Amino acid sequence: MSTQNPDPAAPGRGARPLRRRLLDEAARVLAEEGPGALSARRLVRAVGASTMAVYTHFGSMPELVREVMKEGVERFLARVREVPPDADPVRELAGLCRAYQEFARAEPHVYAVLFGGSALAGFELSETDRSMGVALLRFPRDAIRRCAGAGRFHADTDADLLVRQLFAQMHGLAQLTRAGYILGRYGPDDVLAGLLRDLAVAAGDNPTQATTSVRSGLAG
Amino acid sequence: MSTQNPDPAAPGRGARPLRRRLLDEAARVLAEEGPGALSARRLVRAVGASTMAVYTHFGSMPELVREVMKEGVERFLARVREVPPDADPVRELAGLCRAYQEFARAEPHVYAVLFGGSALAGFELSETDRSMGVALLRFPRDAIRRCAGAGRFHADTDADLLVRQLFAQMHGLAQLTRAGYILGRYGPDDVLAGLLRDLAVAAGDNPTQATTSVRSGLAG
DNA sequence: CCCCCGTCCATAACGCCGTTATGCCAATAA
DNA sequence: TTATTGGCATAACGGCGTTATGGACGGGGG
Repeated sequence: MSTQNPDPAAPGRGARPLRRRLLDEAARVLAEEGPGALSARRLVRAVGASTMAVYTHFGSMPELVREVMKEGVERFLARVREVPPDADPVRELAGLCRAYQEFARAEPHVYAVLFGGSALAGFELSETDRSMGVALLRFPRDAIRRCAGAGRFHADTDADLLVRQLFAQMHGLAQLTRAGYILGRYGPDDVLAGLLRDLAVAAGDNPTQATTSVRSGLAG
Repeated sequence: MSTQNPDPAAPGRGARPLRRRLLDEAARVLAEEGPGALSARRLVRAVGASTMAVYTHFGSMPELVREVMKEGVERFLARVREVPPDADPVRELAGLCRAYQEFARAEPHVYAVLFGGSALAGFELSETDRSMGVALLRFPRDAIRRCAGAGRFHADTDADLLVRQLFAQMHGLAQLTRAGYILGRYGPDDVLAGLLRDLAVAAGDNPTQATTSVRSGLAG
């Protein structure tokens, strides 16, 4: 049934296939003008096609959005994977959180759809979409385990619980920052440093050491 | 085509004015079917009016949504105000957080518009809208100050920073819970208890005492 | 008294949206 | 060659927010 054309090489020269041009334009509009500007008619106008192009290649707008989100998750994963291993696991944990916040700030609309429950052109997260998001938690969870293994955190630290707490912290900070709620004397980076320091301290890390590791991991 | 009798159910004398009926219907639809179901045409159909009713009374759909949100904030504030003062300030802080999470679960769509950046019929938060949200932080901030005053938290605790950290935690947990991301071994209440316990411990509270106060404050 | 004006709102339209039935056309398979 | 199939344009449907127009009605001033 799936007629994935195995030969898109037919159009010579740089002619990207229509499907690709629609995806790229969708990502561009989403990034530059936000979810409100994303519509099937606008996309097809931009690539010089008719609305049928969307339905031939994707079936519906929500399915097109799903493809855009899939590529967004890959960029998120790539960012997280690029955080280098570190002899100081608390520092590495802070580096992961820094990558998280950076992605949320670089691609706020993609982030909002993935984790913020933002409805985009009728698209809603599926179970497998969510499981891909949860896969991201593997990295900080392992870092937390290494913190415990290195004696920085209590030996009986529950990494599965702690990583969920961390997830809530990172998501909350990202969303409130974008919504304009982190104002006044302390900015997002101050709150981020405070959250990480307190998480480490509550888990058993020495306060001075925690402060140092977090600060250096966030500066990384 | 439209009937001359706009509302067969309306008592002739003392009928709620059209403006009120539109607001109530909007709140009902938002609560029961979510933002996707909220439209001017649907509202006016439900109350037996024409689309002009929306524009006479509110000016635009976003303005109507703003009124709905204003009433939502009042319900949120009422909930938070009802948390009783407590001789144990850590317990009181947990009670405030419990009220926060309960509102977010009871009115998820209102909550999402207020704090989650969810765009609803073109409505976007204004600066004064945000400042009303920030006013909510007064309650936990004062509780934190009392924690420090009572010797539970370090005397030099920075309540302004800590309340922002708490805000991020509460918001993140509320949103991830609703998005279905808090799964597996630990549920939202476990994460909430962990977050509050760790916040207290990192602020200087005795771990055993913190666990007790938080648990009892959340059971409320 | 009447008229005049302002408020409220119904009608109908505009241009946007997602989606789909239809059918043409080109390339491929037989 | 002919038959089949996949890609896509055309044009339509119903729903959306919004607005120009004008009718109904009520209160205040002549």
